[in-house]
Amino acid sequence: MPRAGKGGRYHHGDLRAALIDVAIELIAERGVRDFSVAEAARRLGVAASAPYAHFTDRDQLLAAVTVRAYQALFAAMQPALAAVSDPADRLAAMAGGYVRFAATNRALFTVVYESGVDKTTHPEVEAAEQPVTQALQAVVKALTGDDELQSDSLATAVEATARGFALLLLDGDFGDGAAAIERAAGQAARAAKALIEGRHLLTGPSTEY
Amino acid sequence: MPRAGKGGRYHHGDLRAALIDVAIELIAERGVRDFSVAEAARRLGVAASAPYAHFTDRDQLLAAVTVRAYQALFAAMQPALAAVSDPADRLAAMAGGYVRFAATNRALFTVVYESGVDKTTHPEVEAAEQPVTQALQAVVKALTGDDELQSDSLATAVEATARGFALLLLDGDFGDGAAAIERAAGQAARAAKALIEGRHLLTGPSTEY
DNA sequence: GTCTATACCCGGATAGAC
DNA sequence: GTCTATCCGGGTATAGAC
Repeated sequence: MPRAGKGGRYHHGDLRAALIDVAIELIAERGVRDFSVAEAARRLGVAASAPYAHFTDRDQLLAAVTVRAYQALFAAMQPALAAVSDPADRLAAMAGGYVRFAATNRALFTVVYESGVDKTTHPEVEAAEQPVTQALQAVVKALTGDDELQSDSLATAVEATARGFALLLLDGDFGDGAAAIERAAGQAARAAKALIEGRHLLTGPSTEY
Repeated sequence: MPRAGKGGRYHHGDLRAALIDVAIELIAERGVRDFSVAEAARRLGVAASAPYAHFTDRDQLLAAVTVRAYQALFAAMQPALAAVSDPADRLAAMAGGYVRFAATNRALFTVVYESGVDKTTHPEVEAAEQPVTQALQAVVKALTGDDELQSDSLATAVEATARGFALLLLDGDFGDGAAAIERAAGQAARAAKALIEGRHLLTGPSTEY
């Protein structure tokens, strides 16, 4: 991955890919909101206009990053799924893996929820999301069988909980470092277990307050 | 709340308060990241520089909005707490109330997590957060007694879950309208119940995957 | 307290040369 | 495919008049 030219001016072999990489770097450092195409170009040592030969606008670049984010998230789930056979443990492992992913891929995690890209105008993004959604639903269905109401509510509850834990972790509520990540991931996994165990409570009528 | 002058140019009685109100409007419409002091001034019909007589910079204004957000969140919790006496129901009601708050006060909810204000440089924000945190801890403690490990893990799990449900709702995953809000709030409350019921699972050792 | 005016910086995006 | 040059718009913040 050459960054400096050998004496002269450097032309990238694959500026498109390099832009995605740098975008992820920048987003990790300053967040999606402060990410700019201009700064990405600057960091790569190319003209501010160069990126526009590969992406029509800032949104297209962010969409490309989001696609990669979903791919990476899906990939991050695989080890957990491969290592566990009990359905409840699998779902818990997914929750834990999700939290670890958020911590170790901050930029990719945040871009999913904060890129502001419209999925209808960027169908690639929706397509990339599919495998993740399907994996979750498959694991949940192994637990709840054909009870769609219950499988939906359990999937949603676990998703919500994992996302919440991930955000608390990123906010620093668990402290810093690898130990914090494991604390958060472990708690998320255990919370998932609790939700599974109490899943019959998820569909009942809720006393309204 | 006069907005248009009576023929001549209008001078506000309390531009500071008006700025906070308009900031909330703007954040609700376009999000924190696109909020600008300049636009707030424009909407109030004052000069772009006028706000700087009341807030030294954009961050100070956002901090003031965040303070109001915590106050409003705390206020929103009160009815739920007053109406219910059973500890588990109270905690579930808090989760539901939190989700309803997020939906009906989108700007205030998002500003809490996305304002980017540093609590250490803005102690007013931390002070405003206190009552909310304490209320949650008090309710949890009524359930878990003196087991600090369990009360911490339960409080965190419920907080994470409520926040996750709120975000899914704001993302449109529950649909639109009042029915969507009640679906999400109800599910969050029921998930809280499930976590309470399975709280012994929250502190155990987690099989690592 | 609010105004006008201004200096400054930055990002998005396009046109046309190489 | 990348460059240089350029236009446009917008926001932050300050100075000094009223």
